[in-house]
Amino acid sequence: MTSSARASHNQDGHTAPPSRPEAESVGHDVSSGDARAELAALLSGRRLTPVQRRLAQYVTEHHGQVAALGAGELAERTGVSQPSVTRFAQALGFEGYPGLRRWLRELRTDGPSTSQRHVAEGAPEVKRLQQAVADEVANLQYLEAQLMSEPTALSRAGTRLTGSPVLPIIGLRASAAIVEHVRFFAAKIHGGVRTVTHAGSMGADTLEQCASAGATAALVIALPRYPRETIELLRQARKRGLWVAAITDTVPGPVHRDADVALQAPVGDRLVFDSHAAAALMAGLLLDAMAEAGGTQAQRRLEAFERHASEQQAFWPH
Amino acid sequence: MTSSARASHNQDGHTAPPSRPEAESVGHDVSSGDARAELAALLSGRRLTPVQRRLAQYVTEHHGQVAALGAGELAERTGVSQPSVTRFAQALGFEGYPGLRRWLRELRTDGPSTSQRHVAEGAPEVKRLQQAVADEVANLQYLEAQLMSEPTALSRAGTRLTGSPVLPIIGLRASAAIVEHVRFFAAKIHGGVRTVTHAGSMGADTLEQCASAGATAALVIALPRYPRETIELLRQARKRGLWVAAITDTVPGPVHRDADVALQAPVGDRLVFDSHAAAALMAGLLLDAMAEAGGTQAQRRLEAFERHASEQQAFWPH
DNA sequence: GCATTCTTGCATGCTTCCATTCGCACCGTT
DNA sequence: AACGGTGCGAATGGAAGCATGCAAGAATGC
Repeated sequence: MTSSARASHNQDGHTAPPSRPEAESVGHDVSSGDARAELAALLSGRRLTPVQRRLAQYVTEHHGQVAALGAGELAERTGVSQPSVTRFAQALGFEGYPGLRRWLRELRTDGPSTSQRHVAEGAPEVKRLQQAVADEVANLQYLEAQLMSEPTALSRAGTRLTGSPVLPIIGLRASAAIVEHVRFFAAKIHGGVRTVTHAGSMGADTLEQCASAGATAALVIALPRYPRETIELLRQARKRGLWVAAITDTVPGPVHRDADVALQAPVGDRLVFDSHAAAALMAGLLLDAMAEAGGTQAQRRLEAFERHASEQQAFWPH
Repeated sequence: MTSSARASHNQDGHTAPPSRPEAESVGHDVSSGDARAELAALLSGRRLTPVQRRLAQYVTEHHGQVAALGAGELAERTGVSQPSVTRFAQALGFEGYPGLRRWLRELRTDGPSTSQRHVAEGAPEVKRLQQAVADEVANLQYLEAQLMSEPTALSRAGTRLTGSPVLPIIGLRASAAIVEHVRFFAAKIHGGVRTVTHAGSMGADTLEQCASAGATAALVIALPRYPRETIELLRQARKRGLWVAAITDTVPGPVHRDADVALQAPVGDRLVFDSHAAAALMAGLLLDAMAEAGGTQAQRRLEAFERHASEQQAFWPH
């Protein structure tokens, strides 16, 4: 039974084809994008448990590497048990984990070292969108560059913002969406979040109330095209002694001069409307820094929320 | 208890550095472009037998895949015996074949663009953030893959949504920020935008009113962790005959089954809170498709807004 | 509210894969 | 021509990896 076989093809039937209609050998090289689509097709419409979902997500995001991983290693990286990995593969229709591994290996017959080679193909319309995506990728990488050049900016902002008993978050018009995003998450680790998303005297009043209530810091979202009121609110905050962090685009402007820390998040401008992917990520990084600065207290608050949520069975399958 | 206590001379727990004198401690992590050079450096100046030379050639040409291959399979593909593969790995200075495999795996830590080189340099905290950024870059590239595999999904959604006289945009909790983003911009090219960001009867009522007012399509934002109400609203919309586009994350779930078009936007989960950069970009792409579908009418509306804005000098000059 | 089903991690037996030993073939040397 | 050396593949023992039974906990349905 030992391998007297140089069997060039698997006659053992291990590579059980998934429930897809045709399982022809897709030997020709597949771009990493198609691989993900293929993978998504395999997963779609399948009933998966929460742990399996986590695995599915990891596999879709790292399908190239997973092919080189053992079941135990994959389990370790995703924080699940090794049997769960086996069951995950079986749930996808494979005989076992090795079957999934082989399938992943065949998906990427050729290593996609660089992923920007298929831009030229496709319709011009698609190409325009692809360039927009490429722009946003560059914008995200600009954030990474900031992490290197100014590694303390985020943590400083996180500490200051978390330390403020009352925390006003200011952003008008298009920036209001980011404000809403930050508000939603920041409220889980900070009890005094206030938002200012409307200009005029109402916004100024809210800010004033925050300052009177003991606020020591504020966050300003100033993405283009921000109205004068944004700057006026920023200056009002400074005048009241608030330490101000700002998320703004790269163009040097009044925000850079007036804010204590300016976090740059370039906007994508290739589409009809501005795209705020980099700002969304920067907000996420800032929230992370705030949670970090909050320490155990923030942690406890967060856990309390999780408990509350699961008690209420508020979410889908989880 | 795992029997790891055994100090067999195999498992060094770390990638065994080749015995080359110049071999740096740990191959610092090399972007995949340097992988071949790194590999060549490892092979150069080493005395190899003919069979090993054949193996070396195959490994250099397919280093990406070899990391996913077992010793037996590599032997089969190169037409040599399995022990020769082991000896080859040992000749290169590794403890055995698994050592070579691990080394190859590290070579291509992860392909896409991000300069992983500096990651090892900085503090672990910075590294964590950089990986989060890298994740989001991968998520954005996943959008690009979708553009290729499903080039019509966006335009179909844009046409349907723009064509609806009244356009409800649904998204609860964390997704409400994306809803706000879309609402802000969509209002510039569409006169009937409504938003549903709160669960309960109020949301259902709003949706009902939209349907009664002639809505033919709806947009649902369903990023994790979405509550049951999101699905209920989605189904209510479908029940009323609305055509539903959804922006959701990659994991297959009820949204994929119930929506007419599911636009996948993976969320970044390396930070304390989810990051929605990909969803923000997908929203931008969708808005673009809507503007495209709106044609001259949308264009006129947009221009009218621009005129209005500049007349009022509402914005800071860029 | 309780029973039932489901999910997940732990422990364990089994399978696969890998390293080693041995024998044979080839080659250069005496 | 004989011999020592070397390279290679076949066979085997051992180790790592993988799959399955089992129990605890959670979710769900009645």
